[in-house]
Amino acid sequence: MVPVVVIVGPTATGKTHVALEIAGACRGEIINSDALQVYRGFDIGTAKPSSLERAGIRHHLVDILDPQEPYSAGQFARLARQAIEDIRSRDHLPIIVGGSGLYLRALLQGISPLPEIDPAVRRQLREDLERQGLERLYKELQKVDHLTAINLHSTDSQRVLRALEVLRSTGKPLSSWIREKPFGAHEMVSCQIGLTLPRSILYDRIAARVGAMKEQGWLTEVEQILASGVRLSDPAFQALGYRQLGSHLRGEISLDEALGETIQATRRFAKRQMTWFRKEQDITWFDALELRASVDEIMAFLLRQGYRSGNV
RNA sequence: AGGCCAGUAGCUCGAACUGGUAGAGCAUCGGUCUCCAAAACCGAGGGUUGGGGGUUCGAAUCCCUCCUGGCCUG
Repeated sequence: MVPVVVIVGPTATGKTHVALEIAGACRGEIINSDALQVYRGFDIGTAKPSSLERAGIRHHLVDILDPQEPYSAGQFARLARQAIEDIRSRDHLPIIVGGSGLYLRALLQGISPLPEIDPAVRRQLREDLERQGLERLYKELQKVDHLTAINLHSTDSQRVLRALEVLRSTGKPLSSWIREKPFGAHEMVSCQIGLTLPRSILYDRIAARVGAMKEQGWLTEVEQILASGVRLSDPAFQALGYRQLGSHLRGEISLDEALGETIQATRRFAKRQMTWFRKEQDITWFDALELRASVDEIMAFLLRQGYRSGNV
């Protein structure tokens, strides 16, 4: 049994800070379970821990991809398992930190062992979507993978495309892949810590943080990214705010508009995260209003769970 | 001071001509989630139509009056 600590919660609650504290106190190493902090160059807007903060503590799955490279829950799960073993071999404590519920579920509960999708298939499907429309693709799905289709909304472009790409790429419908035993879901025991804030305070904090990102030179960062040839359609540009700032740099919207939209999008994101984590059973929640006090509480809690410094 | 225009959901706006009992987007809230998830979706609540009075079977709509904002004239 491999014990790991997991820190979850909506964005802007202080997960990074808490993780660093715990890592410092318990000889921990941090595994990032966030979908966008993996991209090099996307630093300020993804709230990546600074190099100073990362100095004494080993970080995994940060800055591992170029902005053009795709990333996925399955890939995360594989890489995170490797990282956990690596950390264990040094007798350190793995601390998984991030706000993506699906990624964590893939790691902790496993996910069906689907092969990688051929990028050409994915490209073709996008074309089909543009040329034929979603309705047509959904009808196709009803024919070839009825089981998946009935569980999907015909308007859910992302999942309709996913189901079709799996079938076209593997020759087997998604629904039968899902019947396969998930990999992972294994010899891991996790202590899951959730950070939470009252909604209105969380929203204030999001606005303040976006403001702070601007002060830290976010706009320059985006400028450099674009100058280096990264395109707005590349995967890393899914990170909140980058498209908005890019749009401002092209003169389409004002800076205030770009930041306002970013704050709004971040709120929506935080709300979705809360919806996801709320129903997860194994999370122990801590109020993140006073982070210092929260850290003390969390530390005491971990001790009671049998986690101690240098002995996990 | 006089004239004109406007006031409808938290915000931006619809509801024609010819009165028929107020809708949409965004926001907010709730939810879904097997690999692009910082994504992609689904649903819900919310209005004494600026106040008051009148006409009418019936008023956001017509009339009177008051309030507020804007523009024009002096």
